[in-house]
Amino acid sequence: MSKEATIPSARQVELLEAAYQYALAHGLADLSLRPLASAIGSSPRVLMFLFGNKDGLVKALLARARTDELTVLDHLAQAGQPIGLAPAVEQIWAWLATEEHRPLLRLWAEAYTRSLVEPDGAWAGFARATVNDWLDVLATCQPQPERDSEDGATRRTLALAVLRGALLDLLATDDERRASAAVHHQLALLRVVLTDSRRNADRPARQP
Amino acid sequence: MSKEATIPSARQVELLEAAYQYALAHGLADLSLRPLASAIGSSPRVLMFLFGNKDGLVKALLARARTDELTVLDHLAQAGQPIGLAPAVEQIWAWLATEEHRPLLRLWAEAYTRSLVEPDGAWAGFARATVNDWLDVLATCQPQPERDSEDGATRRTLALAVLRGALLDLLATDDERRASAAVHHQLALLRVVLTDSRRNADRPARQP
DNA sequence: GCGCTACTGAAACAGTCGTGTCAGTCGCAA
DNA sequence: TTGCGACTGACACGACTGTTTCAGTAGCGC
Repeated sequence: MSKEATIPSARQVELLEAAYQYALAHGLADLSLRPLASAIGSSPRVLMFLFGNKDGLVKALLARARTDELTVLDHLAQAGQPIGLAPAVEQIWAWLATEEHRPLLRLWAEAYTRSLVEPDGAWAGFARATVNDWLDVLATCQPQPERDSEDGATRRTLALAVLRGALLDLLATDDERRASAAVHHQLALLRVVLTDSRRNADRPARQP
Repeated sequence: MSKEATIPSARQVELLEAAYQYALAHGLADLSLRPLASAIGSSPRVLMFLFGNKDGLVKALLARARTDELTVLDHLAQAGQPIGLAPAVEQIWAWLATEEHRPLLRLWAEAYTRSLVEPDGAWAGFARATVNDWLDVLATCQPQPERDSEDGATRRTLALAVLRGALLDLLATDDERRASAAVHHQLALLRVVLTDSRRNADRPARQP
């Protein structure tokens, strides 16, 4: 019987929640047990007892952040409804750009790059996991047959890239006007080629 | 006279270069003096003497990485030549996607997000600085009057977002095919709206 | 020779880290 | 009341951290 398979006790989820709030405020990079424990009214001894070791605690925190992110994504994109990629991007961006979500997104970015540099240990696979999480959600927003086509995969990869690139910019510069303008510029681009392809469907392209 | 204003000695640049190679391989997050020093054939004592303290060393390493990045960008985009945003993106992406540049880009990503979480200390302002670096280079690739227009700023912000979003994806999944396809899909998008706007210039749009 | 600057080795400082040990204190079921 | 499982406090261990102290050594202008 592995220790991770045991269901979390009430005290465990309580302390995890407190530790999560602390991590949102202070980051994960130089997280250490004693300051964390004293901040959330606990002790290193108790954290060790409940999470096994520090790695277990960090893993639990990352898992906590990931579920946060996933529930939000599922909600936003109205998962299962093929509303199309562009509306999904618009909704997701509106959520990303909200100021009160910055701590979570900073934490996410930190865990992401950390897992790139240090592929072993508690962070292992976090980056790859979130890429797949987001791509999956975006996929459910695409109508068939686009969803299963290779072109569809390229489209949602691009959509994800725009979202994350703009997010990185936003986190660094706090210039929401410019970042949002870029995202909406992309949405306008997509709209143009859509109407263009419809027009071309009505009338064959001019011969040069 | 501040210590940072002194020109670096020969020994200093030699050790900085060695430490830079070490950081590329091991990351900056849990860099510590003793392992680094022994790996590059030096001692903590000497590093302290040459760089003042650990913060000074890290700052020097970040500055070193930044100049690396900037010289590359200047080279690639043929700085000063208004070749247009799309060709610039294409060239920059070709460089980013090259496998041997991954260590540098991982280091860059690490420093970027770290400076978001911990805005003081050695990392201060690194993220904001690189955003501006890249935006400036992209700006010099834009022809006038696009460059100075607000729309131009939006366009290069979007270009940067696509590049960095795709880069994050690439670093996490190592799926160069998909990431490159996304970037080229965007370039195709831009090409379509260009020809579209040219066609519309010839012939007024249909009335609905 | 002297003095000066640049650099270096060995050892120790005080502090923090994750972790382990030993002893307890609760609440609750039998 | 007893017993048991969940949880906790106090403290110490060894390893590691950045940094400092003291004592040098090599090269070079004079």
